Amino acid sequence: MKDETRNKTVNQIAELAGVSRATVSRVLNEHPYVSDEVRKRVLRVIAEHNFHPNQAARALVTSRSEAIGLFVPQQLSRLFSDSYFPLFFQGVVEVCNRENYYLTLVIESDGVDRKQLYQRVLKGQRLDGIIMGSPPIGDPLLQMVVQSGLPFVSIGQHPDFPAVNFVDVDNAKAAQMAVDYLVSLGHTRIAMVTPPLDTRVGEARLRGYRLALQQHQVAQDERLVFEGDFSEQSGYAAVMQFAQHAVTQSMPTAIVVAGDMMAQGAQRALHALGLRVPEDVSLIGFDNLESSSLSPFGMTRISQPVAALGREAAMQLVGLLRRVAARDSIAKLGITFPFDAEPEVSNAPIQRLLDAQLVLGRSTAAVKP
Amino acid sequence: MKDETRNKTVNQIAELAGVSRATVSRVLNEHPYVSDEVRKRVLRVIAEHNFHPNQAARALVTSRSEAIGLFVPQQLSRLFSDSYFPLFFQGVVEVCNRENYYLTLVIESDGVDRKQLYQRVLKGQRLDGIIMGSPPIGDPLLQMVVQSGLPFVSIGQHPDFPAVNFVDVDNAKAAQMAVDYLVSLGHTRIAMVTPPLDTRVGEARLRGYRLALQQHQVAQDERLVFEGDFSEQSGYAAVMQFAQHAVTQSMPTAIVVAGDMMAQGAQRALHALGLRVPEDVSLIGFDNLESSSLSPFGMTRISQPVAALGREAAMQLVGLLRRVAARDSIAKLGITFPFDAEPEVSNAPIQRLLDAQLVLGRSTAAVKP
DNA sequence: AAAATATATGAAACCGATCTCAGAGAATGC
DNA sequence: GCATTCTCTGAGATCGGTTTCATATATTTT
Repeated sequence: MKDETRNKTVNQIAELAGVSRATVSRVLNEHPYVSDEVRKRVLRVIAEHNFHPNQAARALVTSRSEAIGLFVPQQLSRLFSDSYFPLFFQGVVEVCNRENYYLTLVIESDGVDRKQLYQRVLKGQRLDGIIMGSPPIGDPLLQMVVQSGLPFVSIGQHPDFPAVNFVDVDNAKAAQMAVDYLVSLGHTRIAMVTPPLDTRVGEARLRGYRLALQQHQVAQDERLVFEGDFSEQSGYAAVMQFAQHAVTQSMPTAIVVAGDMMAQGAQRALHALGLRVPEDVSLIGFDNLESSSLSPFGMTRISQPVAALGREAAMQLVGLLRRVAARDSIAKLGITFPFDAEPEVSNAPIQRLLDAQLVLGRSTAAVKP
Repeated sequence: MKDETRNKTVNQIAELAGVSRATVSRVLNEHPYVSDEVRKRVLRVIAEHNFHPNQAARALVTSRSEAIGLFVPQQLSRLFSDSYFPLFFQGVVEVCNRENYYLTLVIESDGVDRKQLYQRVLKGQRLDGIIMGSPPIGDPLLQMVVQSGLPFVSIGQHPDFPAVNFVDVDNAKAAQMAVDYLVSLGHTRIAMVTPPLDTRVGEARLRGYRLALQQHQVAQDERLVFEGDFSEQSGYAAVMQFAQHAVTQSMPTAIVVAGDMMAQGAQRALHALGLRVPEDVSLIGFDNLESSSLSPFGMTRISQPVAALGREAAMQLVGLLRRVAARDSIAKLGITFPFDAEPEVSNAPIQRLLDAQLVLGRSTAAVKP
């Protein structure tokens, strides 16, 4: 009767297989110099006892934890209303599972000293690398992470750190696509409801909107830009404000709403005002659903590849970690290469922009003549 | 010039402070027998060098990792549409941060062997305990976790494991409250759109619905129960099906929709059918927002304390871990207590049900005479 | 056939903490 | 005033792996 609950150690496995613990370790790490016969015997014993090596012991000696940290520095309010994070997590998790990495979630919460929280995590040597969910512009967190020396990939570029590794959705281009399409339908009074403008996503989408208008030589009207906060309410408020301005000026014929909850709020407001979509006002929302799936409200929308973003971030980080590990083990061998044959460890930062997609729905129409 | 990037070890700190590493360890672990003067000196050196002990080394010797695992066994489809998990995570994270636990996220994903995934995590000795997001009924995962011997708290009770620790929202009661309220408004043809019935939440809400009808002696009609899947589409489909049946039978005057996305779908369908809410049909949704906040659609709803659920689960688990740790260290001392003075380690399972709340909105009205 | 190299294994050092044990000095008891 | 207890500290064992080094055997080269 085996004690199934208590974990065996390499020593015990070694004894059971009649080899030394060094050999068991070699088998575990797929070291080449192990005879086939011994390898099989050891693997059998390992399987029989469902042995899994103690991660702490392994981490101690290798100084690698096989874990990556996922930092979510936002004010948490964004977490619930939006499907962004669940989808993003899913993408990251997919890669972690496939590549056998553990995923440690680090989210701020009220009442804890964020600096202390991050210091503990950064310096505990428990994480090999970090994925940073978009920190607000100017957030000192990025500085901390850079200083920690841990490899990391950020979501979104940071103006103050041009050389930082990042992946992002091309938000400017996404907003631009929305405007392009509306212009192609004949719209010229195009309003925009933006995310908070102290976030990169807010800044980028507004920039794309402005750029597109400029390219099409459409006059810009500051009263048609409303800074939202991702909430349904702020979408509602935006439309109401446009309507108020419309007393002196005409109502926009199209609105780009850069957030799914906000788009719902906008729709509700238009409905409340007795305006029909798309007959009176065209509406383009943003969401995180697969571009193949239908929008629940049949809305024309910009579909952001959020799961792909998570996957990409994780894949880039894992690649980076592998390269770092390889470099370290080469360095340890003390190899000096002849000529300049030294394998180039590229220091070029990883910087990838993923394209969003325009998905047509029933909320847009050509402007009335 | 200090090397700020590389971490110091206890040995180095000890040397710098002019003490042994044992003393440094004592300071770190707040062991009582350290003189004030030495403690201060050591703390100063620690602070000066921003020293954080290596977690792997610590874990190795204490066989405690200070990390808990959050298992999310659902088919991932539920993750994006619903605000459930983000809110739940938030609750868990809050407690983890406060209690200095790391949080490791374990989510299944396509293409990985789930059994292998969980075995690796369960036996890697990297987690002190586990919070299990509701596994479907009959999922072998629960069995695996039980066998692993790790302390854990499940979300939701499991019929096959009556002695398992769990916390949950009282889903039956929640559905019952919704029906009670509708009955009090005079409704007798009350339909229900349920979550998938192979989940505990689906089963419980349906049970509550039935129980309430029975208590009020309202005749039940199976055609008024529709099994949804949490999606907006399934809420739409549900109403359409009720409408179809209504050719031979009358339309329900009230619908309880046990999911927020489904409730939106139902609302859209009613709108499409030209039925007004609440004049023609009353609607009660379920959501995860704070009971104090307004529903974005002004809907009468059952507000589930999901963040509180996460907090409660984490707090119970942390409490459990502390008790286990205390028991272990007492056992190691080999203390035998006189009489029956031995501190009782209660083996009663932790089982907590949190109450949902009914939040009144504009989607319910008294039945038309 | 001897030398050189490749393959296969074990003994022992090592990673960086905690914790036991023993001992020294201070405080308390009788 | 001496025994006893309490307070404080350091030496060294220990956790469970990986990795270096030495050694033995098998294979290839010359």
